[in-house]
Amino acid sequence: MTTSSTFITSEHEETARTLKALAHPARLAILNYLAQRRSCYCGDLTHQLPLAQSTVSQHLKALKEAQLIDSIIEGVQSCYCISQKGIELMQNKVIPLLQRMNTTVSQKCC
Amino acid sequence: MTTSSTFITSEHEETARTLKALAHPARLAILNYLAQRRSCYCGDLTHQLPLAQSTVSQHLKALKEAQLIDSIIEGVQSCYCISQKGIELMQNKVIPLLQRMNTTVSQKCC
DNA sequence: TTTATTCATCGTATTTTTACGATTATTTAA
DNA sequence: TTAAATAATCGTAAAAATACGATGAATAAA
Repeated sequence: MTTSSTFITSEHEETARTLKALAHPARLAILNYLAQRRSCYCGDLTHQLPLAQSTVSQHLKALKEAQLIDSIIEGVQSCYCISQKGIELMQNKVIPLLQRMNTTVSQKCC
Repeated sequence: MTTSSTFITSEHEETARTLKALAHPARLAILNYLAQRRSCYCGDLTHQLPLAQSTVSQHLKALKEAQLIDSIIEGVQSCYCISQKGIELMQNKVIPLLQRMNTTVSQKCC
């Protein structure tokens, strides 16, 4: 684990945590699905994904811990959706940081 | 490893690979540093980061394999910079995918 | 030629991630 | 009350990521 320094800022630490939650094909697919239809049940995802139910549940937990999604229990099911906090994280933290790297510099060494 | 399906697309796979390369505080700090000063040597980074030289080299390798940076050898040193391909990946793949998740939906389950 | 510098690579230990089946808890249906 | 359905959690195995020191290769300096 890397402790933050003046070089590695807490912003880097926080954004890396969010990016880590995003950095898996299944979790991207889940978020993409949620973005298209507002909400869905865990079972819907298990049906779609080539993964066991417990694995899907684990991925949902990772997304939730990263504050990217919310959930509520509806009877025997769990309903998931993209969180407001998640949208804010993307818009205000992740995307701006990525944008800042795209310095269209003409003078490079390579 | 997850094989791509109709639900998990190759776009998800590819973007997840790029995000994985980004998802580490040290690598974000390196990219940030490169974005600010166009290029630098491995030794500069080793001097700044609270990590061993071999570890820094390993992180640079990860960024290079993800096509986010380029490098050339200058005498006894290695000069690194953000790659054009990296900028394109960010602008055309990663950021658009993240943007698409930010569907400001009013009707959610939670 | 010898020595020093710089960086990549190797080997390795530790931790984290990923995936699964089995089990448990909760709610609904019979 | 009993059974079925849904999803979380547990235990665990396998793979990947992270970090380090040691070593090696290449270049520059003495």
